[in-house]
Amino acid sequence: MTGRTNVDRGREVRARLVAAAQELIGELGWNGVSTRILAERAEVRPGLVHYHFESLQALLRQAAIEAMGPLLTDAAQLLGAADPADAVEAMLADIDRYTGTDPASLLFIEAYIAATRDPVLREQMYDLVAAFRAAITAALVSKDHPDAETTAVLIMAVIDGFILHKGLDPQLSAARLVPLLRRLTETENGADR
Amino acid sequence: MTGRTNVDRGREVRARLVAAAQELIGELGWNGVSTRILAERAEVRPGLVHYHFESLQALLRQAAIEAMGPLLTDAAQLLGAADPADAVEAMLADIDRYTGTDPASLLFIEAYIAATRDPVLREQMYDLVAAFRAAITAALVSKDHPDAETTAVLIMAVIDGFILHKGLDPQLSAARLVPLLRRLTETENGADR
DNA sequence: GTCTATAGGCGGATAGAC
DNA sequence: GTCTATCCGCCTATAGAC
Repeated sequence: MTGRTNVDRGREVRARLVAAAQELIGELGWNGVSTRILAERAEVRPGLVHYHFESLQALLRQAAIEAMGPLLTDAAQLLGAADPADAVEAMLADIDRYTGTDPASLLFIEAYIAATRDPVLREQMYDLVAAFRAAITAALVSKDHPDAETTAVLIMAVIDGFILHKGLDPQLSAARLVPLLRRLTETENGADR
Repeated sequence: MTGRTNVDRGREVRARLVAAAQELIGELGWNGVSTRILAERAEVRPGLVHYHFESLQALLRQAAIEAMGPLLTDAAQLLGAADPADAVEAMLADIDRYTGTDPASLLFIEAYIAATRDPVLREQMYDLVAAFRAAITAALVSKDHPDAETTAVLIMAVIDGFILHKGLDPQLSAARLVPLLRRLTETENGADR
């Protein structure tokens, strides 16, 4: 009935630009993404970036948050459902499906660095990361882990640091780390102490 | 006796440019460093970048490698001298002296990402990182650690990943991680197994 | 609300002076 | 060997058309 409205076109342009940004941040780096390259990838005219978004920064911010949010939320749900140690193993297996040089992995790293220089992004990312850390911590607490929050901090550092190193050495396997992390996540059930 | 030669001036210009690059990579990001900004910080004329270095990339590469090399070599020596677990603790204490948003910390992260897009830098950094990993591995092997290399990989991921996270949350303390890493680095001397 | 044309500044690299 | 003036392309942002 109602055909393609003016507003619909605007909505699609925004969506295309956000999708293009999510690809390009990883491919070219946060500072390597320009309005022109963005527009070319999204197949829209260059000027549209500044009509639909307050600034290039604002578009990049939104693209990064919208890319990371769902991934972290999904992983947090996995932590609620499965045993924490198994969930960590699943996340590490997931990392091995990436090369460390792919746009998805690099988007995360780029966003961490960009947050360092953009207070607005920093706050938004902080919320995302804090929620994920809380999910890991809660999962460990439910298994009576004696040092849940610190272990959560370590797990997250391992994951992101490993992605960083994998970019340099694609042969690295995250699966190797599973036994070590299991020692830290599993509650001692009948060993020393 | 011999005064200030032409060659000396060239040498100093190169040194100033490298030092400026080491500051600016962390401050502005790898792609945020321009020949003009570099020249201004080094107090030389813009064109000199392209006389003394093959390209802007080449200068950034050299600056990054020359900054990281000595730091990693020093840390590796520490690993040879002290007990591995104590050396790891010392390195974590060192991290807490930085905020995660300082140029020195960010230089490392920026270099990792840049290596992803620059094969020459990737190879040079790979050598640096592989040597450091070998030093950790050797230190653990000398203490009869059963899983030295994988533990080395994990330690390095924790360190770099933690720096990444600290940029987002400067209140994070690396010292908290010491007990957990000690469990992984110390050889089981009389517990389970 | 949607979009385009253009301004005005900054970029890396080089040809050629000293 | 050391350095500078300059080319020309790319950049973000905006004024104004539809």
